[in-house]
Amino acid sequence: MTSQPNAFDRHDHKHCSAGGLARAEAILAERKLRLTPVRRETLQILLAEHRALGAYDVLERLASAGFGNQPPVAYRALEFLVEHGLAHKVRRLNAFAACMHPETDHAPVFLICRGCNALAETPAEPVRAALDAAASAIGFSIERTSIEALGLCPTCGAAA
Amino acid sequence: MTSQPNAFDRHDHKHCSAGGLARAEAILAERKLRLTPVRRETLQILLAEHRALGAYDVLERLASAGFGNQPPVAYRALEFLVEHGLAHKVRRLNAFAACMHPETDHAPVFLICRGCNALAETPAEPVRAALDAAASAIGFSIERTSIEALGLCPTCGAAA
DNA sequence: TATAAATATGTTATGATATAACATGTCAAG
DNA sequence: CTTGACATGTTATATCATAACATATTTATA
Repeated sequence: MTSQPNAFDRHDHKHCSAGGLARAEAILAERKLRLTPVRRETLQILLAEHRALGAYDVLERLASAGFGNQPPVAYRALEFLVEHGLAHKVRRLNAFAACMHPETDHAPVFLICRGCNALAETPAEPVRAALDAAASAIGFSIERTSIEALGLCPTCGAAA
Repeated sequence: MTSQPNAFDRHDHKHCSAGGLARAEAILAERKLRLTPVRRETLQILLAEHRALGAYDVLERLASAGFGNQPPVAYRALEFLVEHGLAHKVRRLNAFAACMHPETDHAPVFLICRGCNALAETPAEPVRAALDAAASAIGFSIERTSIEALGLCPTCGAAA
């Protein structure tokens, strides 16, 4: 397993943000899909934090940026990003987060810190393998997964 | 791994239901907690189906059974059952299901059939182990998990 | 380049899920 | 038989999400 930086490490967050946007553009261009202004702004809003934002938080920021201020504006942009793997819905939080590995990460595992609300996306393969094994043992075919853990990140754990 | 019956097998459902209630009584008695009439009724409502029910569905049934018909009636009973491991919240569905292995199953894995809405609880240990490994690799300590997969059960998969 | 089809955005209205706050009732220990 | 803890009921409201339709923009192509 490679040691990638994660949300709980100290790191230069501009890289996440700028890199994320560049990768999104590349991915969508290849699929001939459009990163329109609302969608781009929505992605930037999510990339700006290592945590999940509720749809109405996103909406507020979109409205401030001059876009519409009715719920479907946010939900549609978020749905588009999720559908194309650029963002994820965090079900435990009813909230959304930018995908940190959009090229590879189609079945994310989330670690949610209840201390600071930071959110890390962690390698999914071993977890997915175990889940696939359990499913196929009873003949169930998996299409989508949500795997989330709530707990304490290193910093908040040390503080407690 | 033992081969237990699961929600996708044909089986005598009375066993799930009666057994579940008996186990709940034993567990709560040991912890000196009270399975009051609303709580008992709520658990029976959930045990009566191998699928998740929304809080408002539960509420409707509770009201029919003579209990209050305001949301907190259902939410409080459900919260109690979840807190003590007798039921789980299925986050993908915003719904609740009786726990099928209340003595052992503190970190369930759910397989949700999108064809028939059946819900199976499957052994969590290997998945949990993989998740714990990923978490401890970055110093995160897990307190609660939700692990859910959406797909097709054997029957619905064959039909498709 | 004119135009039609597809896609995207905006708005209104409403539906679905969940909880805060407080009043009343029940139980079980001293 | 009273007191304190717990449980239930009710009102009101907060939070999350989508249906349906009008308008505008983009893209493909005649």
